[in-house]
Amino acid sequence: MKVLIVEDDPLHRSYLHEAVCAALPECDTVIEAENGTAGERLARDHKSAHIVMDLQMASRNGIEAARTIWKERPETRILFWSNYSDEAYVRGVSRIVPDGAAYGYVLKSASDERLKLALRSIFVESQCVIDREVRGLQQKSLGQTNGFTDSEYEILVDIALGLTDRAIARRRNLSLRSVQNRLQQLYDKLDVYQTAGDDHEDGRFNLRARAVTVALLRKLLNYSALERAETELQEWLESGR
Amino acid sequence: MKVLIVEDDPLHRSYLHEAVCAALPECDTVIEAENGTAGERLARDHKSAHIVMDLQMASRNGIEAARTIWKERPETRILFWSNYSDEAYVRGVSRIVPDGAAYGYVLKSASDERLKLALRSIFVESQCVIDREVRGLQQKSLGQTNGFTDSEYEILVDIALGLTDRAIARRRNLSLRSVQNRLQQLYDKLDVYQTAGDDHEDGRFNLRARAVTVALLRKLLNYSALERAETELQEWLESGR
DNA sequence: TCCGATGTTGCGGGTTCACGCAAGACGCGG
DNA sequence: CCGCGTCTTGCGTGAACCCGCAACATCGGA
Repeated sequence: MKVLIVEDDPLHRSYLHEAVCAALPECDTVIEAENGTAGERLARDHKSAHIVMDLQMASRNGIEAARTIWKERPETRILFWSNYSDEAYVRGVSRIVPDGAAYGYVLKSASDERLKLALRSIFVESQCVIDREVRGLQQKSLGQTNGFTDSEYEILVDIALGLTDRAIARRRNLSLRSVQNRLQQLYDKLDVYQTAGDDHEDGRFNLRARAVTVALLRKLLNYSALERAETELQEWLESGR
Repeated sequence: MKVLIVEDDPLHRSYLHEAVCAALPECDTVIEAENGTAGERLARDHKSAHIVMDLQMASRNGIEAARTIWKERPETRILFWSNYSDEAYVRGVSRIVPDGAAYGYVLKSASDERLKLALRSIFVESQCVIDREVRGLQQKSLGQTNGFTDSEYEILVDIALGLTDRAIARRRNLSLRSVQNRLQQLYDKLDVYQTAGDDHEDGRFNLRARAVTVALLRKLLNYSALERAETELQEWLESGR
């Protein structure tokens, strides 16, 4: 068995290397990449079927890399190993995993034991292993309760990018008013109307901008999600008119 | 000599521990804290004069912790050890360092050698050591050229928080129009007017929201800066009315 | 002292936003 | 087939925003 490790922090990389060797005696080769771009290339060259992938890397982040890798070989098994369990990451990952693919999501704070178990489950048993904490988010967000619909999430991203109502309407093929409707839903769910509702009507927020920060603070959005959205936007601007 | 390490990643913590022992033979005690809160407490209990501090930690980040530590003992020497050189961090740090205090800023990507040198310079020689890359940012941002004034930065934070023009005016004791002036300066510098100026006048941006994302993408802002700003805002809302 | 550079404020108007109201459009179980 | 909920759309209003124009302050030199 061959395992590819994609991780930009050298410390974590060598830790992973050890963990992989310890957990998988049947593994005879370990390859390392220190960013997403190199990861993609090595995965292609070695036809890797087993990958441990960091999210958030400088040059090309784990989600991007995983997407192109899975596009070429949907049967590849990928274990995501991340510092955070931001909803933005979780959503990003579950958006790109191919049907029936085996993958895992383990937090860096997990114990050695947890990590080794996950490695074996995914790479040997082809089972999905999702950290409990992450799993919680998934349920909440994909199930309706208390979570955000895709359409709400979509419009959140759009205003975060700084698009105008009209621009969003064109991009999403909606009428101006529908866009504004969705915005209100969003404002509702994000609970942007606060200032605790008390006293002076003054000191209000700019709902649009406020929504974005609240989303950021709640980790519905994060840097890498913004980054991805931004490049998508640029593509749309150029091609789609 | 006693050294306090504040860092939430166990791997990095033990790496630092080793590095400190290797670089500073005169160091007889190393204490470790795994978040900002614990770091503050230990610094107080041990009257620590030498601290290595991670930025971005889950519970209470390095800047917060450093601020309260320096408030109690301005002569404390702190070496910041961070993954990133975001302008937001650099600005955050240089905003809180007391006059004449010795401090350092080293990136995690630096070599062992660099780190050890920095440790010795700061803790033994009381010299400031700032990573070259970080230094560049500092110059650019504190010197006028191409950088952002404090007032511009301030208003950037305010719109990022989602404050309305009027609210900003009250908070900063300015007239409505002045606020809008500063906003325009900001829009200018952030180059928000683009869409490359070409073709259709349509497809414009919401300048306010766009400014925030552009700032985020350029790392003028980041999560922890937002977080700090948000708590400051809440304080202001409660007390200052 | 006067002058120009920079920063603050008021006024006015064109645009975009936020949102209530109401008319359709679609889907779904009865 | 009808009724009901959810989603979409149009219209209209009041507020907030973007910004050009112009009158003061301020402050550091010449």
